[in-house]
Amino acid sequence: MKRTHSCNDLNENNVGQEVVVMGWVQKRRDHGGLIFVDLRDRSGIVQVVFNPEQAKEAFNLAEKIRNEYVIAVKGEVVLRPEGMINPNLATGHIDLAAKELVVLNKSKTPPFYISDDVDVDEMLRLKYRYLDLRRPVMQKNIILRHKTIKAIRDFLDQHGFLEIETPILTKSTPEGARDYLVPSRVNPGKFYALPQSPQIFKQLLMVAGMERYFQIARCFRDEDLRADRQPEFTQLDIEMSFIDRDYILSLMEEMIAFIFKKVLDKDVQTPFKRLTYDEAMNRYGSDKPDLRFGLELIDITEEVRDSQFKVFAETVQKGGLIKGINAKGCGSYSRKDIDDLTKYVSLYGAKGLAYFIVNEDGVKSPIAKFFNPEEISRILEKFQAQPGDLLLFVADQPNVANESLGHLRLELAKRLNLINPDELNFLWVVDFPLLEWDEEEKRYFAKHHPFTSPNLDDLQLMDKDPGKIRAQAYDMILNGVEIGGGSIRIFQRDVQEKMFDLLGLSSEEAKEKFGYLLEAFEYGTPPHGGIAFGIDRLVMLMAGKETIRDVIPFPKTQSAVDLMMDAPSEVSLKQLKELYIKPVVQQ
RNA sequence: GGAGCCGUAGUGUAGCGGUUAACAUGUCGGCCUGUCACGCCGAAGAUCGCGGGUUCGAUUCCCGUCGGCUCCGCCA
Repeated sequence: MKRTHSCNDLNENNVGQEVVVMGWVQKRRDHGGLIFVDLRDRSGIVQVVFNPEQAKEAFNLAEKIRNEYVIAVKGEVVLRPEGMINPNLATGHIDLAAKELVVLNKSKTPPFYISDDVDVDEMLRLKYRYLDLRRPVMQKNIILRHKTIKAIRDFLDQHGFLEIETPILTKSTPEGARDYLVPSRVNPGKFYALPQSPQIFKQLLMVAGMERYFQIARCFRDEDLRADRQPEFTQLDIEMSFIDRDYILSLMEEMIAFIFKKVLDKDVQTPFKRLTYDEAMNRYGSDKPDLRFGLELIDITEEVRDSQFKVFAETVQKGGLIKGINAKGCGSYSRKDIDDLTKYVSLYGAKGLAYFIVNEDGVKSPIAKFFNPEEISRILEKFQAQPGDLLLFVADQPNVANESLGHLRLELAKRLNLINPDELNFLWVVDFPLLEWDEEEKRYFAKHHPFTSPNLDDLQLMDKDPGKIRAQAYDMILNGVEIGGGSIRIFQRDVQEKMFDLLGLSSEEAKEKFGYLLEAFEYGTPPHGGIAFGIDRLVMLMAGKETIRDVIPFPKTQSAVDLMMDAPSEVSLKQLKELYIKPVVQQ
């Protein structure tokens, strides 16, 4: 038997035709004298009818089949009798009247139902991932991922980009995430590193005159996992020569709009809003703010600078900020509600959460007595507070005040149901700082990466106040999720050396780790820049999912384990010996 | 490294210091010619994650441990 149609292909137009379909038994309904089988393939479901009067042999066989058996059915497409149409099925107007049945393979009863509406433990889904992936939702996610990548390839091809592969076995470099290391058998004691991103390769491709490059690149980072972080993940990696920041931003907006139109038939408005890093932090307490709702952070540092409330006044004196959020209409929150929120901000380092409950004749608050009427009225005015509102304050060093309130802002939006799940809110965050001071190591780290070009206007700060230098870096944010980030790169040896110097890399180290790059910069390197998108996150958002595991066919658990294969696993002593590796593990 | 939540028939849940450990669904057998969450009758199916403690008695309380999830730290 040869397959002639997919299940979902069949409709009224095929009535009278003899067809062959193949797939899995979704459901068998045995009426004794008549058997219905819902046959499922990738395309969908069609109902097969086995009637002993028309095909005795097929009917007898059909009595033996069970869920998830793989079968082939030859039969005639017939219209369903009057009143027997199933409106929930795309093929609900027709039946396939079976003439012949072949059982291609049997199946054990699966550990869970192959259906969208079963709520199974994810552990079990991951152990039997090949069954989980049979579920239509999962197939939809994988198809969505395919279509997204296809749209990307089409768009970039049309715009003169070359898809180029770069090595997976590469060199460990300082800075950044922990590397996955691969021992070299041929070079005892030496290790490759799996790429955290193809960053340097793509820059060298620019030196090589490729001008426009992209890659759907697997990247590896040995860090702890989250709902949106896997040890290996996929980036859309892009680099271009002879362009400036605004060119890239607008081309990437165009690409995103193209993808959403092609894949989801959704219109994305361009250009995207832009916020500077400072503005994002000050107004939203995040460098990836979700702008689908308001609840902006309000700064009342000046208003309370001289107040009698010691916690505020002292924080101001120590260079901190007093900021807050107006939780509109939450004046009825109980002590317990506020305690919960206090606990919540403490996760992010805030030492407390002060509050005003605003009512008709002023404010109710344990700290109200420390403020005179003018101070209170200035605060209320600043928050545009109305009776029934709840004002929540954090007093702390700027980063703690901003970030804790930034998280509180998200939490309140969830509680108040302020987020429209259908909205697509894109924005660019630009003008990131080039460097970040690390108190523990007492040195600067690159906020983006060491190859990011400083803003040319800030070059004179390199010696005076490096922390103030802005970078030509940018992140694309969708609904509060960072989906992409990039920068204009350094392309001159002296600037790059200066950057390494700021990062505390001696010139010997710089030479040992990045000598090839510095040397390459001396052979006519074009100005260039690029960006990388997190494909998993992008597809997750497009699919409306909350974890990238749902758009990755074979993901790992939070402890970086593949439950299906049981990887990682032990290896033989012989293998280790060949690699010149001696286990130093416990036991 | 840390915090929180979860773990009971195949699956999803309920339960409680002493139960025959319950319900739904699935599975198996029987009946059934228009179902599509088919229906009806019957049966089987549990190391209550694992180890220890408290107790006359622990699935239940306590401690530890393992596994899963969410988060902090970490993620240029």
